[in-house]
Amino acid sequence: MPLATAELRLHRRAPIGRELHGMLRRQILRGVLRPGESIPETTLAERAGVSRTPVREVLRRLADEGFVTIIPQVGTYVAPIRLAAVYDSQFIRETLECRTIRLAAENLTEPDAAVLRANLAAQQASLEAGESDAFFDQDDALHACFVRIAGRPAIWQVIQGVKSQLDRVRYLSLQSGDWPPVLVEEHATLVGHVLAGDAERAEAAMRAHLRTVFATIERLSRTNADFFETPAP
Amino acid sequence: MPLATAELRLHRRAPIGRELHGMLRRQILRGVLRPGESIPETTLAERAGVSRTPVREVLRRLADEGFVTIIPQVGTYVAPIRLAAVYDSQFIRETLECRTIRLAAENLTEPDAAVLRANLAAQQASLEAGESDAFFDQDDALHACFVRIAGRPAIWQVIQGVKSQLDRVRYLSLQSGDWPPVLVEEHATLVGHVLAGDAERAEAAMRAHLRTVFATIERLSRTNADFFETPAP
DNA sequence: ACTTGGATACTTGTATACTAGTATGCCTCT
DNA sequence: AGAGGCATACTAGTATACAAGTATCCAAGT
Repeated sequence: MPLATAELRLHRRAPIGRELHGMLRRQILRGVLRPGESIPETTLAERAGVSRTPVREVLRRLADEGFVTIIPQVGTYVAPIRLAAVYDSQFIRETLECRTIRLAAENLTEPDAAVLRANLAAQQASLEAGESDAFFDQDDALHACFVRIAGRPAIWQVIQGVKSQLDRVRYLSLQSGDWPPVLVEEHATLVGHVLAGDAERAEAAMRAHLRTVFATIERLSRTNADFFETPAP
Repeated sequence: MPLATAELRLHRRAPIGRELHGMLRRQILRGVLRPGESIPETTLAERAGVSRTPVREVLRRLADEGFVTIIPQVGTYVAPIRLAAVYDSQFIRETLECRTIRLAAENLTEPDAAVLRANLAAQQASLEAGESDAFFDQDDALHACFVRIAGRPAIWQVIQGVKSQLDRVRYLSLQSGDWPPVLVEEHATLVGHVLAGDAERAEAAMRAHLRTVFATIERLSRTNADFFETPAP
C-alpha cells in the first residue's frame, strides 16, 4: 500500500502575493486609499516591487469583493461604498448570525465559555486603551467565535466575504465615533445570553446589535460623503 | 454644466474571457470534467485558442468557488465534491431563502404572481418533455424570483455563489434521478403559499423543499463515489 | 468664443519568455 | 531483485513585451 500520499500536506510552499491582497484590502478599508482614487496596475506593481501579473490577480479578486472597480481600457479605481450593498450585507449577516447564535447558545461547552470571557476582557482593555484597531479585530473575533461554537466554522468565511462593505462603514464609525462603549456592552449582553443558554434572547440581542449600524449609516453618508456613491439623480 | 459624464455607460466594450469561466464551470458542474482530472493551464489555453493569462484568472476564480484545486508547482485539478461544503451550503441557503420567502409572501404583487405561474407551467413542460437541463435552470429561476420579489435581488448573487457545491449534487441527482415530479409538486406548493400570502407555511415548505437534498446526498456519495472527496481515514 | 478634429499619453487586455519547484522514470549501487 | 539517487519532463509562478482601447490636450476651423 502506497501510504495514501501522506495527509501531512505541508504543501505550504509559496503563498503567493497573498500579502498584497491583504495590504490593499486593509488600506481601502481604512481609507488610506480613498474612493475614486486611481490605482493603476503599474503603480501598484512597482510600489510592491513585483510585476503586473500578480497585481492583476489581486485586483480581480478585490473587484469581486467590491473594493475596486475595473474599467477595461480606462483604469482601476477604489470603489465607493454603495449604500444598497451595505444594506444587503446587513440583511445577510443578520440572517446568518441570528441563526448561528441560537445554535451557539445550545451547543456551548465550558472551554468555549472561557474563550468568550477572555475576548470580552480584551475588548474592555482595548476600549480603555483607546485602541480602536485592536477593538475592530476583537469584534470580528467574537462573532467568528459564535459561529465556530455553533458548529459551522465555515460559515464565517461566507459572512466575512459578504460584510466587506459593512466593514468599511464600521471602520469609519469607529474612527469618527464615540460609541465603542455601547458595543462592548452589547457584546457582553450577547455573551451573557449565550452563556445562559438562552437562544431566544441571544438571537434578539444579536439582531439589535447588528442593527446599530443603521443609526450611523445615515450620519456617516453625510459626514464622509466622499466615501459613498452618489445616488442616481 | 458638464452633463454629469452621462449615465448611459454602455461601457460594455470587452467582456473578457468571461465565457471561459462559464464554460468550465458548466463542464465541471455536469461532470464533463470529472473530479481529480488534471486540467493544466496550457491545455485549457490552447484548447480555447487563447493564452495562459486569461485562463489563469479564470482558474483562480474557479478555485475561489471551490470548483478546482490549484497546487502551486504541481498542477490544477477538478475539485471533488466535499460533503462538508455541501452541508454548509445547504445551511446557508436554507437560512437565507427561508427568510426571503417570508418577505416574498408579504410583498407579492400581481405581475409577480403571473411570473410565478408562468415558471411553474414551464417546469411542468420540461418535466413532461424530459428536459432535465431546462428544468435545472427553471428551478434556479424560480428561487431567484422569490428573492427578487422579496425586494432583495442582490441576495441571489450571494446564494448562487454559495450553492456551487450544492449544484453539483443537484445535477448528479437530476441525471440519475426519478424525482423531478416531486420537485415540481414542491415548487407548486411554495408558489401556492406565496400567492396566498401565507409567510408561515411558505417558510416551512421552503425548509422542507431545500432539505430534500439530504435524502439523495448519501445515496449519491455511494453511487458516484468518484465524484466525492474520500473522507479522512 | 466655441466646437471639432486629431495626435499623444496612459490604461488594461493579451501573449510570450523565463524561473523555480515537483513528480516521474531510469539507472546505478547494494 | 530491491532500494536509493539522479536526470528529465512537466507544472504553475513571475516577469516582460506587445496590442487595443480611452481620455486628454492642443490646434485649427467655424
